[in-house]
Amino acid sequence: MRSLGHRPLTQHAKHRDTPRGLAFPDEGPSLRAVPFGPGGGSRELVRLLSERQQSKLASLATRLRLPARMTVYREESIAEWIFIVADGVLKSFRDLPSGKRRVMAFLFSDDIFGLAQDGHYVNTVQSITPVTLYRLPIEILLGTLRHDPELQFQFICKITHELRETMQQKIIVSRRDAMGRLAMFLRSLERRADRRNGTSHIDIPMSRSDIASYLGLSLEAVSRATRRLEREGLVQFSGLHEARVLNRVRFDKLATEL
Amino acid sequence: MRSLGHRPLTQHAKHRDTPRGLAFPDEGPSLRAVPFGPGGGSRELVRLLSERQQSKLASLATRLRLPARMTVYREESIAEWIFIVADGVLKSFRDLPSGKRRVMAFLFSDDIFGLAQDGHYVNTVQSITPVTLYRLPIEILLGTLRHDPELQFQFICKITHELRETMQQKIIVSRRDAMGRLAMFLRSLERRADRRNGTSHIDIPMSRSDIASYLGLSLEAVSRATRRLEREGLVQFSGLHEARVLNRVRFDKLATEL
DNA sequence: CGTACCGTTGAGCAGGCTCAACCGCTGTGG
DNA sequence: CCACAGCGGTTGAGCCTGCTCAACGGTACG
Repeated sequence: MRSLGHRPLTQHAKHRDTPRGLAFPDEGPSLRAVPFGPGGGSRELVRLLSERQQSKLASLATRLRLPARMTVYREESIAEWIFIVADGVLKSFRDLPSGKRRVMAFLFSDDIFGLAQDGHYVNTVQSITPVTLYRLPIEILLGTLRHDPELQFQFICKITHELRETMQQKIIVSRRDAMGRLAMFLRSLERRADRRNGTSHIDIPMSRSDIASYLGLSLEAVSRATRRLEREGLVQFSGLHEARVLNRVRFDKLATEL
Repeated sequence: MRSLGHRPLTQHAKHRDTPRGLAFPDEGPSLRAVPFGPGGGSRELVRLLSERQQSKLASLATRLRLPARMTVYREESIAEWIFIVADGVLKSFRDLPSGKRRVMAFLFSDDIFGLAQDGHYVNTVQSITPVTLYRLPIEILLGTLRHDPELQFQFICKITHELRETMQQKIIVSRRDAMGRLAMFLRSLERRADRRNGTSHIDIPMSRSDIASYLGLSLEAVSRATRRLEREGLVQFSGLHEARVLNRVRFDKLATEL
């Protein structure tokens, strides 16, 4: 089933509809990553695309808006498009035979998704908040990349960045204690949003059970871990979707790869 | 410390020194991956590089031979080269503050490694068996890619493939039971070597403790899991470095993502 | 033949899972 | 307007499995 119809869905009221920190929301697709080369040890996310490259991609792309809880595509279906997130948050997951769900990644602004294997998507992708996406026809995009090595190079940077992130997640998941995993997860959310979010507020767009299946924990374990983080004074949670680090030292110590 | 000196080390006698299944060992660096596009649903590893591309890379590369247990480079050190494995097996790992070691990946023929972040390597890489590597100066390689989009595209395929593999490993690690993790790991080793290895023999070049830190288990848990796989008649182990699946149905059932 | 390294095996402990009940909010229908 | 059902999250009790610590065995090497 193609899932990109415009079935009007109740907007998920919890999440603000305002654009999140895109300085130039209408200038076309954007990618962000930590590049290969030396950048003064900053290890910060950098905008990869020049204006020319953005508008080149924009000329191939369709800009889409989707409400929360929409399926963008399903695992195993034929891959026809590659997507770039302009705004909002999505999850990429796989349902295992046992019925358990493994969230492979959360996708934010300037992330790319839809890279196929053997002509098929490998994961299912759903929006968590309302999102804005750029949708690019895969054949045309690949053709463009083959004729624009500089642009292609930025894609290599981005994909390599995702590879590193996924490895980092593997480290998170390999921890035993739920509290430590959650702390590392929160820190990764924090890093993502650091630029705009001057305060130490962490925005948590996804549900507890999404976090659980991302961290390879049970929903209950996530719940207990959040309570413990709060009880021990490391983190303060305001509602389900916001957190603030109270004791940075102890928090970092916990989140530092055990 | 640069670690590529030719310090003569005792060759690890356990591992045969013969080349492993490289049909054209002298034709230059080679990459293998499952490509994006439809390939008849085979999902098989494909040689990515044309002869021209291989010889182009060969002209940049230095061919190196290293004995087992050699460090190719260390975490955090300045990244000057990218490597392609011609033959042999290596591990890429990170040592955590607690002293625990996390093996991020095992590297086989036609794999690439050394992709830097911010000018520095992110993992340490050591040879497990004697290896043959192609070493390419990173600046020159990147420059070449920027002028050869077709070649660059093959690198995108390869890196994307690694990304998918790493996600798959994340699923493995997120399992709770040691036996299941081990079974999935053995199956991934099996898939790697399938082409040449007509029989169902699985070659296990790495040590138990390497497997443990790859799977996020204790060494003891791996040991017990191998014993149980054997006791229950799923897999037969001949020595430490070889296995054979006896009961394919039950083995696959166990290894199928629970 | 002793030493060292790696793997095996055992005992006890800790932490996460499962099952189950409960809470609070939301959206629905009478 | 209120009662109810549904969903997501919290909390509790008991079980299971992998971890830790520790001792032992087998093989390679000096």
